[in-house]
Amino acid sequence: MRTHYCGRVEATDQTVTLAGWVDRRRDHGGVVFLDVRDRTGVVQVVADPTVCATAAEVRNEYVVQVVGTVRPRPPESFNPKLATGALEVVATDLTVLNGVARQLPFPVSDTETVREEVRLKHRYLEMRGERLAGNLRLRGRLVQTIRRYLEDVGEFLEVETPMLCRSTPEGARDYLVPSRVHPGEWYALPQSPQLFKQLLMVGGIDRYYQIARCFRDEDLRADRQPEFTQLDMEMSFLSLEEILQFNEGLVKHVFRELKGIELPDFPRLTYAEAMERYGSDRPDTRFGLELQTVADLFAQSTFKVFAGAIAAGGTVKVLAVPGGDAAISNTRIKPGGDLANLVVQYGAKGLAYMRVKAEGEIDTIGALKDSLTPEIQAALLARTGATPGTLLLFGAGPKEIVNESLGRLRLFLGEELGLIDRQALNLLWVTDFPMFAWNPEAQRLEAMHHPFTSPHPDDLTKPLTVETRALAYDLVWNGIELGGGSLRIYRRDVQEKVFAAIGLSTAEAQEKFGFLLEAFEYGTPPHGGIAYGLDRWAMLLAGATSIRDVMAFPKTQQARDLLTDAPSAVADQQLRELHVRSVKA
RNA sequence: GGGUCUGUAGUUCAAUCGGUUAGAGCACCGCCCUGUCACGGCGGAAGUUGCGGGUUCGAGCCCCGUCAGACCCGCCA
Repeated sequence: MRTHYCGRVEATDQTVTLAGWVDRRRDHGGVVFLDVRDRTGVVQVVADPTVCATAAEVRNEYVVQVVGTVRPRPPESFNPKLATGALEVVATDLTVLNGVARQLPFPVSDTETVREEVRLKHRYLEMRGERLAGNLRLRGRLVQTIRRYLEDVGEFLEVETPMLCRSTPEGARDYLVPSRVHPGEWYALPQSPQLFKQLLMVGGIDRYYQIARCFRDEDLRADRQPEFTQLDMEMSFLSLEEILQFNEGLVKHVFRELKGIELPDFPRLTYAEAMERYGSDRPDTRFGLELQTVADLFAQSTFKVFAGAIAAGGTVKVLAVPGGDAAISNTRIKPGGDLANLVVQYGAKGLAYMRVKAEGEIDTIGALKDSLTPEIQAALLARTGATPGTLLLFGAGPKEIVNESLGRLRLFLGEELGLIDRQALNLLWVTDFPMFAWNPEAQRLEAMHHPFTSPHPDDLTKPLTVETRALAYDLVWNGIELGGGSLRIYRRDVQEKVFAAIGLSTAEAQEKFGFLLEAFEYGTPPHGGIAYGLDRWAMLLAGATSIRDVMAFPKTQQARDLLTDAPSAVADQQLRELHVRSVKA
């Protein structure tokens, strides 16, 4: 049907047969130019309507077959925008393989401005355009590069794990699948292959990976879809350090291959340090504007908001915004202002501010100004490095709220004030995560990573609390969590202890995870692993702002597929077979 | 569950303070054109202003509800 790809015609005087879509038609009456496009690119076809009568009939996006001769273009009509711009194909025969019966919903060559809703309904058309096609190609190359590295360098084995799984407690809401064979019983789609990959280690696979589809029935975001893809890995007999080193090698390899970039060694931050300095466990280190603690300066302050917060066991921290005095008005900081609203969203009561004027003079609200002694004022300026023109924004209250709200404010201001270096690629490890977080609603501890994460051995002799450290780590890229993993528990007694700590009774643990506990009794190797959000990885490499842009058929924020209109109602008969009845009227 | 924003021709947008027959670019259709490449010229067709209700002499515009989409909070071990 074809002898050459459009983007690869080279030799002149050669007879070629091309097949593809009409990207654009320029009809001059006596001569017709057709840009014919396939997956490799575009080449200009010149057709004489007296030779090829069909040339006058074809329209954009018709599927055509062209037989013709390659020849150099006249030098004055080279097209430098096309890779094939020095050549053209003189058609001797032009066949319409398939026409276009109705008006296209949008021009395929320019989808930039078209509403996403429209593009999703006709995703197959958007794919003909370079933007989405290029992203899908990049994603394909990412997966290919990862596979080669893991298999050739790491001797990993790709193993598939089940999609129909047992529902387990903890974590996200499961997608459930009713069993026809077992009335009233359900499978769950995997949130991740976590338990299976650990069992593969018990089985001696030693080094496993999988490009694994995962499902979580939670609300969507720009970087969260109900089904998404993880690069999932697990390895036995490696220390935490060895796992980090190997993975750093993998990530560096991907950047080298796909971007031609040689990344420096990844810095490491502990969780505590990340929270302290950036108010986030996935700090964006492309700019400074770090959080600074000034609680010691205000412990005895007459300013009750600060002193009260400290007395209640909280803290006072500050963002020193250079040039912020001129850039940010009081209206934005005071209650109802956008900056105040931002921190309120994260639980803060509000923002306090000081404006550093000439000679270090400070402009602020009366109560705060009155509380300042010359010593405190000097110490404050020295610590924050504030100079005239600096705006100091204070958060006071419980440490977690101060960190998070100022951390978010930091990101917002970094963006607004243009502090972020768009060229930067800041990859770093965050280590020493806490094992547990307190869940106030459930009134119990829950696993911060997951309950199969190994607590730090030094903390195992003590009771398990929020103070317990975990052997867990995250890889952060420009403030986005790219992957995370841990060393795992491989002893039954430790696993039982962790289950007990998160309020899982012995009976429940046995019922839900008996198979795992039993497996741990048959000689389980020390092991650990990591899982990367492959969609996010592809998104960041593509410079996209949503993982939808690197997925062929993504869902909307309401988890709907606009192309096939899933989900949909099903026939009563199907429900009966599955022993399911709808409770909807 | 909540907040913010969006919805007008196939598409991207416009439409003064609520006031005539809702306009424009691109796309589409027809005719013309032999060197274009975002070809050009002339002409044409194309609208339940997402949907339903209300206020008004009069609603694309105001109000209420609803549907759909985007971003975010909650949620996402």
